[in-house]
Amino acid sequence: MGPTLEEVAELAGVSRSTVSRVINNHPSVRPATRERVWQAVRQTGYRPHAVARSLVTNRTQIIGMVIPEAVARLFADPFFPLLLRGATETCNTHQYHLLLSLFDDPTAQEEMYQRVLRNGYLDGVIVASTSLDDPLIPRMLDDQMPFVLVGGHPDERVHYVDADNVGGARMAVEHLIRLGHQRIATITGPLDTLHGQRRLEGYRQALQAHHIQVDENLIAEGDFTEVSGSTGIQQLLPASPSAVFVASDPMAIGALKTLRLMGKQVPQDIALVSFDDIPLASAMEPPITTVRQPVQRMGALAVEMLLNVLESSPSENGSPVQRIVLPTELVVRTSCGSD
Amino acid sequence: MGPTLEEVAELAGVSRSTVSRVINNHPSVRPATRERVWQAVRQTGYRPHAVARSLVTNRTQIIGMVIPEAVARLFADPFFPLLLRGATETCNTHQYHLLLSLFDDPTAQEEMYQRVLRNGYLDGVIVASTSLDDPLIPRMLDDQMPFVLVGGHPDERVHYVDADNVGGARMAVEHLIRLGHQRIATITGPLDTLHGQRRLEGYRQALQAHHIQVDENLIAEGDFTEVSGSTGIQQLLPASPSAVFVASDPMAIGALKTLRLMGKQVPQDIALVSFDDIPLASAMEPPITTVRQPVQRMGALAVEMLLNVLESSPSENGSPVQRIVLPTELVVRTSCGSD
DNA sequence: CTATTTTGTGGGAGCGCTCCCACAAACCTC
DNA sequence: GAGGTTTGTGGGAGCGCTCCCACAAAATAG
Repeated sequence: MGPTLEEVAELAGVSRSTVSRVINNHPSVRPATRERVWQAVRQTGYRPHAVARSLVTNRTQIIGMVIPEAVARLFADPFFPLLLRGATETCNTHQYHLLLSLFDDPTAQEEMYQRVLRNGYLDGVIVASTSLDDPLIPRMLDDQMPFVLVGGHPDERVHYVDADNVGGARMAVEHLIRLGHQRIATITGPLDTLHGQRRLEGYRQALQAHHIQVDENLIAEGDFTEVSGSTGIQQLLPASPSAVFVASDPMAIGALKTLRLMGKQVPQDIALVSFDDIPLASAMEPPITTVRQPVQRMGALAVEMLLNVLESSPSENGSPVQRIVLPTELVVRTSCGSD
Repeated sequence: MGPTLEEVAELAGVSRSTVSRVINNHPSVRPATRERVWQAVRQTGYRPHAVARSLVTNRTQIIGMVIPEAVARLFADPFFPLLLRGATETCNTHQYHLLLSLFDDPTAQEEMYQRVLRNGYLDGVIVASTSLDDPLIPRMLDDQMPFVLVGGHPDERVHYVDADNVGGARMAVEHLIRLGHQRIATITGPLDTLHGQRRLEGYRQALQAHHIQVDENLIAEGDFTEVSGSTGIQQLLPASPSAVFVASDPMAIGALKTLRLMGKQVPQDIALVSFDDIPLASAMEPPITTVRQPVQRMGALAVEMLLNVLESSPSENGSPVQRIVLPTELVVRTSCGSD
């Protein structure tokens, strides 16, 4: 164990309190004393004991990052590392720490909740939740645990940062329309996730905005996996679409492979636009046109937002609900048969 | 704030101490009392306050995961998420928590060290360090901070878990030899990293074991990036190798693309074997034969090992140095022109 | 030059817990 | 049934810090 405040105080010939004041930049310390204390601090190599400090301040400077199964599984997808990267960067600049909780086993969720979230170690939490009815969220609201969601939520009390899934999907489909397509199919994400729903919504909006009838035969529900992209495209082909908007890159890859097997040319026989921009998307043959979301920025903003919430939280009633929806970007490659 | 020990004690009609004993499974509590206490605990929804507990036990149940720049940058490479996944799983089963420290800025390393590692929040640390002379390591040894390295280190005091880089590389090259190649080139990793060195060592060993002269003209130093794979292969081509062992998948991808541009066929004109098995490797045209390391298991074992070290650490002199080198696996695809 | 404010510093209390020692009650043993 | 041991329980101390209040010294005012 390192030296304590008291030892530093003795060396500097002052009291515990004064050293504490110096460490915490309290103004009311004479400059000479201040300097003497800093010297003693340097000499002893003193570091404040975070745990002891936390016990009295009730703040740990640690925020949790909770990533439930569904998200964590997408390992080919750098969503999770990018989110983490954005979050840690912001944490670093604000002298906060990030405690990571991945959990695979949804049955262990309650135990997890008790152990991780209610153990007093966390000042607040970032939740990367995809499922609409994640039981974690009402739980945290009830417990008054400050948290920010990455991904959008209907409950009006939750702070969140999200990508503009509707806008991104609409942009993708409008691109296809602009290229002259009229029979545009879609393979959706799971419709019990918000972004699954939203991307479908964007698809619908784009068609409606261009007075194209939405044909339910041109809609296949997937689950974001490669396999479901493959089955999805097979399901859609009889309706003979000239283009397809696929709601995630892994599904697009599945679809692409299946189309190749069936002897269909992309984009000649069927154009394809997707969503996510994972590295594989650009490496496929043909490279996939896709919608990119600013994942890293989302992580950074989520932390920023949480720190705001924590800031204003003591003043009862919490802060006003914060929500940010970030724009997405269409990355045009070859699979859409663009100009 | 939740209820305290004292409040639970009052409700159960016992003392603080007895409740503490029940919570911590001390044997010397009468079953009847024990039951009464548990009931009070349930009734109040009591949760022990981790911070307060830590202050006296000097244990936080938190371990740090330190990932310096070099590793974190490899985002196309799922090394980092897989490692994290393995580590968190083991943490979960042992009721430990994982605090993540990514740092990009090597200049901030010392500040980081002070802030994260010496703040008293961590019981121990997992370091995913690649660089041979990472200043972190002597620092931690000096400070007696318990840590386990992911990646191998020459200092005889460090515990580590590593993949068998030498064996993996040898296996890859021997596969090429078995296919009849004699002029086998290599693009190495940066030779100031241990695994860069080791993979080169494996290459050398394979050749020597088969009495093939090592030709320094067939060795190009890369830095694990795609670009360096591209320049590496250009540098090697004049020496007309019939096969090349590339020390990482990203470099292999760079080499592959360059070869394609130059009109060379893989594996007909030149066979290629690589190292890492990132998802892109299997998606390339042709799919890349590569050496896979058990990254997730490495993460899990590193935690396991650290917990062992923590266990035995109080008993002075620390535990005996623990080291595990895990075997790698050759994933044969098309780029080597295999059977 | 005394009365009042300001400024700087010290020390006590207490955050919620664990650990140790004290001690009462129950259990032996002969 | 007196002595000794065991078993279960209570309370004090203290982990290292922050925060508050008290108070001495310095600065200001009248």
